[in-house]
Amino acid sequence: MTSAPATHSDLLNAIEDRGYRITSARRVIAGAIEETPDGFTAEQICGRLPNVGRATVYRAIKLFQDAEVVCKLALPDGAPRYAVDAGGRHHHHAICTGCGAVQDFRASTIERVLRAIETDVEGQITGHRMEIYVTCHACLASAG
Amino acid sequence: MTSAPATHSDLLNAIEDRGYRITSARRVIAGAIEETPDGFTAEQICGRLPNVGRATVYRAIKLFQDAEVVCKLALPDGAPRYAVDAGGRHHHHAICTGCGAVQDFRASTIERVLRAIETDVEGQITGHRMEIYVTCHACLASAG
DNA sequence: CGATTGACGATACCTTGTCTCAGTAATATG
DNA sequence: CATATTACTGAGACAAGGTATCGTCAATCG
Repeated sequence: MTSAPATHSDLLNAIEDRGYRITSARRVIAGAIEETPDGFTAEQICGRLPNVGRATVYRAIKLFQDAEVVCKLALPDGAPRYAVDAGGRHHHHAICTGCGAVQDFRASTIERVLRAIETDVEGQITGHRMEIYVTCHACLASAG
Repeated sequence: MTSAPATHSDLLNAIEDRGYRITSARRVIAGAIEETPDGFTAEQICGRLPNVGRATVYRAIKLFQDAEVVCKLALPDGAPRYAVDAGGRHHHHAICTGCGAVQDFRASTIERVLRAIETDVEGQITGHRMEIYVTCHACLASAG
């Protein structure tokens, strides 16, 4: 197989830009991630790629996180879930508790609120975490 | 020991009100929790109470959570941390990443923002999570 | 004072990750 | 292209946080 083009996915590009190697393991992991439309768990990816080591999957996901193309979020019970992050700009996520679908949204209002809160809070704000839990249209319909 | 008064702590009252028994294990766990001024971890409590089983500590903490007198939060790296929740009313937490101190605050602004966001988000909002990370005055001073 | 049922403690197990380490593949260099 | 370098890999051990099981024990009710 003489293959194949240097046409990497966004995920691969992101880590390549940061100086990491493009390997076959990373290729298939990126592929598997990109096939999940609505967020994924690490173990899902591991399960789907029995020929890739678990540690490698976790390592790759962490690279994608560092490169800000994947972002880790938490379900209401704290269970971790990952989602591909397109834009790059700071934003938050609305997660459907029914199906796990993740919806980005950038509410500038929130940033403004945070700035306002700064005066209510003792000390200096260094960061925040925010997730909104929803029941998406599809789940509303099917539960309906 | 003919003891002892029915004067329970708020934590104990909360679970008693929900029909759970007041036991000696729960008494000492509640006591240990109430001695932590600024949030605690489950393992901290376990460590401080070597005569109480780990499972029992976790079970008690979960009861307190269900009774809404203790609330579980997450540090920036996702590490779990618990804090006593006084009011009962819905509120959020500002957590000092230096010392773990937890500060409640009820920003009605945030609730208003959430209601506004409802229109931006596909589906029906069912809940949210929000944590603000700060460096508290004490940590600012000692770091400064 | 029993009887009943919830709670206990020990321990095994699960999940989500990380670390180690020997072997391997991707890149750089001659 | 051969080879040296270095990053990456996979297996598996380990860690943290938490839950399930199970035989025993003790709160509470009558």
